[in-house]
Amino acid sequence: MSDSPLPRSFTPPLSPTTQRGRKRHDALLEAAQRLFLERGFSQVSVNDIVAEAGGSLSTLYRHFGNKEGLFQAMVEHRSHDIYTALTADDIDSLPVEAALTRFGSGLLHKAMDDEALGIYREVVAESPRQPELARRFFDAGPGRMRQVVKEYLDRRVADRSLPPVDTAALAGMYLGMVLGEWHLIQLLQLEAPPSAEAIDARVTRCATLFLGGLRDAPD
Amino acid sequence: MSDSPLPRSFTPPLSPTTQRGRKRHDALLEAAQRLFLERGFSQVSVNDIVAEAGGSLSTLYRHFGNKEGLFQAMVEHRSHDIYTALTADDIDSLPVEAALTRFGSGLLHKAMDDEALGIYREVVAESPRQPELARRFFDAGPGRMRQVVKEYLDRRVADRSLPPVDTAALAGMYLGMVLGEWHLIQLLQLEAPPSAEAIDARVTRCATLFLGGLRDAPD
DNA sequence: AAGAAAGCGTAGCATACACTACACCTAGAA
DNA sequence: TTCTAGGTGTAGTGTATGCTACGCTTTCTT
Repeated sequence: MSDSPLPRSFTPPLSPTTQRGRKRHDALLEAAQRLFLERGFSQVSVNDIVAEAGGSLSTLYRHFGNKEGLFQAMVEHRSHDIYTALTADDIDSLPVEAALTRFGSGLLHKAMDDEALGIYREVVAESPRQPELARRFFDAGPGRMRQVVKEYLDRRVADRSLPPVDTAALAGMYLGMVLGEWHLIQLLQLEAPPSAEAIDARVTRCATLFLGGLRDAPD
Repeated sequence: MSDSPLPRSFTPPLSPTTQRGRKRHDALLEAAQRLFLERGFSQVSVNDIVAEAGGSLSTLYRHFGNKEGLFQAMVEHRSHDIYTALTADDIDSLPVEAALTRFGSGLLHKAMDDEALGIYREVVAESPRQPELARRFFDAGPGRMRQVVKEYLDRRVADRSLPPVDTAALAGMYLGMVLGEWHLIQLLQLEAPPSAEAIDARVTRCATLFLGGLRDAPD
């Protein structure tokens, strides 16, 4: 029942100030990424990571607090890049079908990428234990993608290129259609990834199908 | 460097013969299911499972060989049930739109189900380490669903209800569209599951959209 | 009733692993 | 040059855990 006598000035995840520090920080993140995505969170020990990155265990704990902290930092670090560059400035000047094709192609290429697949697997697996992580991953990745498409559709509705529709729902449906079973097949590593041509062919067909359906049934 | 002197007559996963044996076998499977899906494979110890199921550690190892064996047995056991009852005898007598709606609704209800989500999470997470498991899950579950829809579309093409199309690809696209982002949102537990009405509404819209698109662009 | 096959239960081994302690080294600012 | 915050390296601790050993009990067959 003793009090907590100055709890050691709480040293939480610390961003490094010095040059060498930054270097180690990055090296640790990079090693964590490689190993976590290769073997999975619970199959990698902190010692493995230090062995891979160089540096010392103490530094790892000073920077990231604990193993989960490192994992989270890694996921955030990557999520930022991974789903970026999906927005394009000239997207509004394209015909609708071309715009949809571009969205779909960007998504599908990302979704077939080894690194993105690894993160997806890990986040899905850990999400029940780390809901914060799940939310951040979704918002930075798939959720953002859907939002971008939704807002695109909103503008097309506004300028009468499309009939008034439930853009949020339709954006999700379109992206889901593009992914289809391909995403799961890659997640489970059941087949070799499709070629760029196969991807483009699929996306083109999806865009056509989708727009065809939209014209008929405005809702 | 000694030889292996009769390697103990290899006692691999053993199916129980006696009544009591069967009971324990089932109890172990059920406990494994509950715990694995609740906490994840690596978060559950074999002792936990025995504590939950009753019986003894020895029995578990006699029946399933090791922890992974139990996990695999559990996944197979469940995969069989989970995606069953998707085929219906009268499906060919329905209008195409109604048939698609039924497929979609069945899928979406399953995909929103806690147990199915748990298995999906675990299989995705473990697939890099257990490719056999991944294949079996896919074939028994999502892959079978796609196959059923494909064959349905094949029959509609044959009887000219639909134009000649790439039925395999389209089946995957349709199911993907139905799932859309909803599946991921449930996997990550970001929102409460949708109501039955919401599911039906979404599926109806998907079926309409899909068929509309098909009529326009036969390909 | 007898005997074997299967189940029970505990105790323990071997190991892996997250995390800490601590003493020493280095870089870079004053 | 000196001072110090931050980095290094190693050794260790506590614990969790997969799996085995082994002796006893129950069940089922013949």
